[in-house]
Amino acid sequence: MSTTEQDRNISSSFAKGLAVLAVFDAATPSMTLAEIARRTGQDRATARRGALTLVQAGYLRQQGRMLSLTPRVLALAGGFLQANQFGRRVQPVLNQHAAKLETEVTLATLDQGRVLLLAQSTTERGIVTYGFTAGAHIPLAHTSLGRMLLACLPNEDAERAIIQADIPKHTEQSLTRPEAILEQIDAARSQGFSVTDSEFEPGIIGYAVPVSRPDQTPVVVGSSAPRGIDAGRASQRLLQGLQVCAAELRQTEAVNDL
Amino acid sequence: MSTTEQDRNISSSFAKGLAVLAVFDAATPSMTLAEIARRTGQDRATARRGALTLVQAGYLRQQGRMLSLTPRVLALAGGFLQANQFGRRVQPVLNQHAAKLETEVTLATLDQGRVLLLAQSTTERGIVTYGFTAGAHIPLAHTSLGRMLLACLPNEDAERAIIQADIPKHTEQSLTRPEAILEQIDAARSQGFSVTDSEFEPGIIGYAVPVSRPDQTPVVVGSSAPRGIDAGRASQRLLQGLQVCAAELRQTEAVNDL
DNA sequence: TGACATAAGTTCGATTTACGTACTAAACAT
DNA sequence: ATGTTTAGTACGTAAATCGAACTTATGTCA
Repeated sequence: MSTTEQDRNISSSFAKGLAVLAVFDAATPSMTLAEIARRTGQDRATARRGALTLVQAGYLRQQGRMLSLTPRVLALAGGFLQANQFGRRVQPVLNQHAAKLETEVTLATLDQGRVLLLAQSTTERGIVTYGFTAGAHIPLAHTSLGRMLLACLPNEDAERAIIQADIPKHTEQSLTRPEAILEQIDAARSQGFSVTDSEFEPGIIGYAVPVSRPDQTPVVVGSSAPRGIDAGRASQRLLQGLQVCAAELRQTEAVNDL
Repeated sequence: MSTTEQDRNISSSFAKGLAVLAVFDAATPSMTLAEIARRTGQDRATARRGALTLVQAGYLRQQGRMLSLTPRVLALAGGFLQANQFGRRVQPVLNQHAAKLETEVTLATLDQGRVLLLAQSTTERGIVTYGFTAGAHIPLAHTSLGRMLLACLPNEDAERAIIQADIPKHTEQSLTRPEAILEQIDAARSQGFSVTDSEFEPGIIGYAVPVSRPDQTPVVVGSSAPRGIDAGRASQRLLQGLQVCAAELRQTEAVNDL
């Protein structure tokens, strides 16, 4: 008879606790209890129980009044990475193409209205971009990876995602009108690749092509590089290289239906 | 009056749910509900609530009756990796030394009586070993990484860890007597490095040196390579290279007190 | 086909657990 | 010294979890 109709199959305490764990991201690597409570929208006492449970389980660490993630969270990801043979099948492919194309190559999928980086080639040289790693989130609207991912979806889903996303102006070149972005996504869908220029990081051109087959979970590979002199020829070469990389990844069967 | 005195600061439902998430590892990448219940030791109904909550939160995926991890678990690890600047500071160092030494280089720490791989250099060539990735667990007793990690601990802690660990005979060469293994750990402690030969993977020699300073959380770097002809000279070169690598990692301050 | 084994879904009352308010105390900043 | 943010504690109540028992579905072997 109460207003709160509760699904008996779902453990609400558990869901709240997970929200506490998920609130630790790149922007806020360590937080106080009060901050956790605020960001999760939970009562302070509730957030405290969740956080202390995570400390006891070894996923959070308490130093003074600050809480931060422990390496143990990596073990959770390890299950996924090993199940899909990222070490053996995916990473070597990315590295080979990265070396050949002399850029970084990134594998990504959709997650919660953002791009989730799944794997990143690592070259011998330092890292060009922000130093994103697997598990990092980047925006959908202003990256080649994001637009290509949206282009893998039915039109209406892509529209919904863009409308719901907030569109900050990362750089001077960032497109801000949703219609303009959707046009780019349409173009990516028909062309089979997407390119963005300085819309997220100034001076960086990003490329992306699809890996997933239609009706699978969208997965894409991309690369970003500083805008060079001979951008046209470089584009051709990069896009062709990425297409080959995507084809090889499809053959590994490792990234099918993530 | 009941026998179970319960800490009001800990959410037991949450802890049980976390146990469900943690049960997905390399050995069992996808499981049925009944299997989860068995492996967590939880009641079937309890395990079911936990698993369904994880599905709703997007960390598990249900295909038929099998449950498996989704890429979203990577986002949890992403928080840790970005907080400690693995992409910018750690990975480039590992890659550089891997290229120079022509092996793989692995960064690892202790977790739950096993070695937890934190990061792995990736060369352009394929991967030599099993294809372990960050987040993977390998045994303490028979790997150079594990012995070096234990050598970072006080003697009594190392002894306790070895006694509690089960010591399977992975290869013909695997040491089985706890005393013999502890001797090796002592040697590693006084020498400042550890070497194992074919005790985990046949024909592979592993090397490891400490990264963490005394009284910090143990962290080590290591590398493994097939046993070559000129093992002696190669050892010298590898160990020196790893020492330099460890020193550089210390300077980054990224892996201090994980 | 039938019998058996394993897995999944459902129900429900008793009990435990988590909730959140209210209060105290400590740390910090102005 | 004063206001502000944060943490820890306590506890009555409301709500969620527990787990046993049962039913249904799926798959397996003779």
